[in-house]
Amino acid sequence: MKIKFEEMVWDALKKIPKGKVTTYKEIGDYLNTKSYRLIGKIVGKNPYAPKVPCHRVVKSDGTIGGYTHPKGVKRKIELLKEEGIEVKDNKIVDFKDVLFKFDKKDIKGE
DNA sequence: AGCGTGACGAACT
DNA sequence: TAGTTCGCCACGC
Repeated sequence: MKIKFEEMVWDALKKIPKGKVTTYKEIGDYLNTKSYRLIGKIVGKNPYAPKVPCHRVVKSDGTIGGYTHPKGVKRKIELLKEEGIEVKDNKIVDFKDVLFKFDKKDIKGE
């Protein structure tokens, strides 16, 4: 059974613990792919919206990045602040401190 | 079956 | 620091 790329992305997002964030790059590395934009697109589709914390995914610079809904970015920041992550000017203050990295060993669907 | 487009980024110059 | 270029998977036509 081969798992679709999207399934792995959503699965990876669900692995992110509360109060932590990850980057598209980390996910791309986790899935061994370079298609960072694909991840954004897939996360944007987000059929598992409440199950997949897409707001915990940020750019490698620590910036919130874009969002399917322009005003959705604002909500993203609010949600992150609720998680205990401080965000300023669309950027995570203690970004590296709250950055969560995946373990390759965690991959089981391959 | 083949071609073309989409997307919440990243890396390079 | 800013601007430009690349790339990947999935899906529509």
